[in-house]
Amino acid sequence: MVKSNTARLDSVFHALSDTTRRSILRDVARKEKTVGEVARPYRMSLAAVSKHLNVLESAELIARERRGSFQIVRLKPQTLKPAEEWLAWYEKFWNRQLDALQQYLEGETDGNADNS
Amino acid sequence: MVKSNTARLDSVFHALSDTTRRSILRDVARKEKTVGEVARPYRMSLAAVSKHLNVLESAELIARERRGSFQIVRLKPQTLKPAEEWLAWYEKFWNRQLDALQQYLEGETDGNADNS
DNA sequence: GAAACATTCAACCGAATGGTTGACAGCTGG
DNA sequence: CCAGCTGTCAACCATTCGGTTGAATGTTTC
Repeated sequence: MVKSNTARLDSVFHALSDTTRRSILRDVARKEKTVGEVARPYRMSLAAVSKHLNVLESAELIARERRGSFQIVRLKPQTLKPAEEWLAWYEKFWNRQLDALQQYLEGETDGNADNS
Repeated sequence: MVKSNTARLDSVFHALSDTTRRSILRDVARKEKTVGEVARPYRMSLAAVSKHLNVLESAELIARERRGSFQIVRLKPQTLKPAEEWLAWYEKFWNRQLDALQQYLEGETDGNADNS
């Protein structure tokens, strides 16, 4: 299933909006783990973690792969790139805002440096 | 209401997980707008847009401010910074992925070498 | 092939989400 | 004051979400 960029951002940001899922990503970034290993730290059922993995997988943030009787979970970090690019676009705004604050604090109400 | 970093990331990523809301952020980044102006491009009721603004506001991504009988919507870009930092941490992983190792893991279809 | 283990599926639950409509509230101008 | 505009609130609806439990599906081992 090919997703549009928009749909992909929807699913990636949604996947990231849950603490448990962000934590799982951190865990598997460090090292590939089986589903059981991923689940162990969390105070919820294995089935619940499996659902979180479904969300992460359908956002293409992880991949599951059979290895013997286990299944290993692997990070697919490149999926995060578009999200990071989306956010990076706003960097100029928060920088600009810091500039504005700075100017305000310094009492610069008249001269505007960056025109012309 | 003071939010923990974790809760803030939850609410920011959740706010960003909807196309309409991301689009609204783009709109108000360019220029402050009234609620009505924000709503006009969208094929949904004003009340629906107002709800989206509630989500963005409680994530502290925008602020509403009364100006006469209108209400202007202003971007609060600095709220995005922690989210961008969270994502930036993964940059090393997607860079690393350009390495042969990951190519190998993605591309291999035959024998698995390490189970002697 | 049956036991034992790893993981998923299915059904269910309560709460939240994204939308609607209609009533209400705040401000401006005659 | 009230007419008209701007925006929100409240109630409602269908769908999704995050969790549970118990049954089912691999997979390995004996």
